[in-house]
Amino acid sequence: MSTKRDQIIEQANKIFLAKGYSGASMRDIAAAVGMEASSLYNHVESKHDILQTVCFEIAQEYQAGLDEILDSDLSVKKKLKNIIQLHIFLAAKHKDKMVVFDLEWKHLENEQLVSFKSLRKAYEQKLLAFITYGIEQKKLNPVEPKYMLYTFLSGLKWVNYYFQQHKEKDIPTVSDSMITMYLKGFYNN
Amino acid sequence: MSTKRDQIIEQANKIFLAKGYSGASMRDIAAAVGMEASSLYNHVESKHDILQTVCFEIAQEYQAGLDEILDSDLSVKKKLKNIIQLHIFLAAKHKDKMVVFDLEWKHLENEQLVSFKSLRKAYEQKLLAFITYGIEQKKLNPVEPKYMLYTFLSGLKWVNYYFQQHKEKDIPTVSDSMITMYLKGFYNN
DNA sequence: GATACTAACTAACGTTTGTTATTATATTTG
DNA sequence: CAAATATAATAACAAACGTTAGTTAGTATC
Repeated sequence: MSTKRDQIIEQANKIFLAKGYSGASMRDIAAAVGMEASSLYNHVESKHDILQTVCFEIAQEYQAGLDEILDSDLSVKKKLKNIIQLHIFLAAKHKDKMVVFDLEWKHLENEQLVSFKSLRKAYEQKLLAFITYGIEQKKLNPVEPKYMLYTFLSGLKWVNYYFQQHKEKDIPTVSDSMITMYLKGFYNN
Repeated sequence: MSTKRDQIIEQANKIFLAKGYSGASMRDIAAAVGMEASSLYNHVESKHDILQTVCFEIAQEYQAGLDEILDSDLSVKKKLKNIIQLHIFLAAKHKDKMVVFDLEWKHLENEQLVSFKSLRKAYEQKLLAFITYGIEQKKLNPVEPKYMLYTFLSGLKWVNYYFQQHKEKDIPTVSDSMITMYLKGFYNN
């Protein structure tokens, strides 16, 4: 059973998604939930409160997922596969929330913005260390590690949008394709 | 020499970038240019006018660039390389504009929104046909063409952000790395 | 030197914004 | 059943929004 607060956050995300954080009004959100704007404040502290709840919930799940993979003693190849699958799994699980997490975090303010950025930075740093190690061990191709990090994360982002419209049954197909592309590239050498 | 209109559009883009389209006010833009909000209307029809100018300018350059490559009689491999370089070149050329183009187009309205979406769709369709052909010819690895399309385009997007902070001299290094990653993958098989 | 044009200003418009205070109505608890 | 709590609605707030109107100063044209 989902609380009213959950429903509000869910509807808010759909509207943030369509109109952007600033373009979405509390009245829009209230209408989607079926109440007046002022009544939202019985369940939610502020508009920022909604955004912040989503951003940090997702960030935390990413962190936990990555840590579990990197702390294991699997091979570089298997870790890479698991990280790809983590991103796809979270995209399918959170749908709309992922896009808000991805695009609207910049509307966080003050300590929350600082805190969010540093979580993000930490995530990238861990992944960068993994990539750098992989290259040193000659398991990964020798390109500038930062570029590989960015291309990797960037290339995975479309799944956040994909699972808004597609069912979870696509997860294995998407996973397999992504793993093939990342491991072997696009070109048939 | 850049006209006042160009200056307004340039500053507006920086603010769209930082605050999003809805979060950016005409007063913000005016302040960045050094005038009052109402004076902007001597050079610009509306806030939407600014957004639309950017979105369609960039869309047109993408289209022209892609057509030239696909209409040539180069090999699949060489075409792929050229498309990668096209995206990197445009990212370095347009900096802030690219991000607005990427994220804020959804705030276009009516016919402009419809028109923009169909340009975007056409671009993806051309690229999809190219990929499908490449797979048929066994030049590209056999994965679902749509997934390859999305991963390809998505993976290139980070360069839009990268060249906001980095100089154009990085273009060759970034290009080489991207080509290696797309052609050979990340893993050192 | 009068005329027209450009581009800036101040002031204001009607709306919409996030949010609060107050009040009414359910729902839960003692 | 009564008291207390949670949740809704109405009304209103000051601030900010995109945009228009009216005006003024500077520049170019004849």
